[in-house]
Amino acid sequence: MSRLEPEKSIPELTSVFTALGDATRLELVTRLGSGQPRSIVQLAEGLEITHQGVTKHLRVLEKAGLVMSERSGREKHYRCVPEPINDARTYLATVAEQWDEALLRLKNFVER
Amino acid sequence: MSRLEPEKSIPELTSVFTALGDATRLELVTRLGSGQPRSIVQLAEGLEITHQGVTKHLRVLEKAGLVMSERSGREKHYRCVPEPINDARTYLATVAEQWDEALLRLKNFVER
DNA sequence: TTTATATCCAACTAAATGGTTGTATTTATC
DNA sequence: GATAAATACAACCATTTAGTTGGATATAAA
Repeated sequence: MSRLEPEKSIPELTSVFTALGDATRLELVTRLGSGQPRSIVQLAEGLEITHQGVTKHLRVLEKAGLVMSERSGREKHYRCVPEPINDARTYLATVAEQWDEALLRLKNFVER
Repeated sequence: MSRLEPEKSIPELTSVFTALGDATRLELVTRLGSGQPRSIVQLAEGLEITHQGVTKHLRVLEKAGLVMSERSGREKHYRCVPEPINDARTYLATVAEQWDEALLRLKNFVER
């Protein structure tokens, strides 16, 4: 597990977490993990919202840095970008560590 | 890194990510990692919003399962609960793995 | 017992969010 | 060239969200 990465800024982190805080977007995220870059129609397949709705969700993901898009003819292909996910993982690892320590201190304190 | 944990439900995950998708709540999360349980006023110290505002944020964190609260006299003490954080970490680890594989497949495909 | 402190409840506001529809533009296909 | 497909843009709507204020309630301190 890589550490020593430069602390990501809070706004960047919150936008990543916000992007992940929606069921449709989580679905898109997993779809993008299972293959080649996909077009909007492909990504929208089976979802119960309009293509425009999916487009909006993809823009949220893109603004958070989680995906990239590239035009190819009349379609736009989205692909995953792993860095922000790893930044989020790093952050959560830090928090988890802090919390474990805090709970340990608390336990020791109670047992004093 | 632990796996084999029961897949967390999507709604639970999204509520955790949504809870983390706000700068004030991230601040509260780190404050709760550095010590004993803290009251609302203590947690609100230095933040530029009202106590009520902080209370609302704490409720979001509590609904997501990230914190617990306990009354003690006239104050209410909040403490961290690490499980949801670890569920989120597990999920992100899975996504990161999928994405790495997807990008590897893509690289091999391009170099065919 | 009065006063101060900590929290809660309810109502309200402004802005953001998730979603839709309609129309336009570009690119394929027949 | 005509038609179909994929996306883009803009406006709109309903709901949620982040925040406030004001007043009530309970507990602690003077």
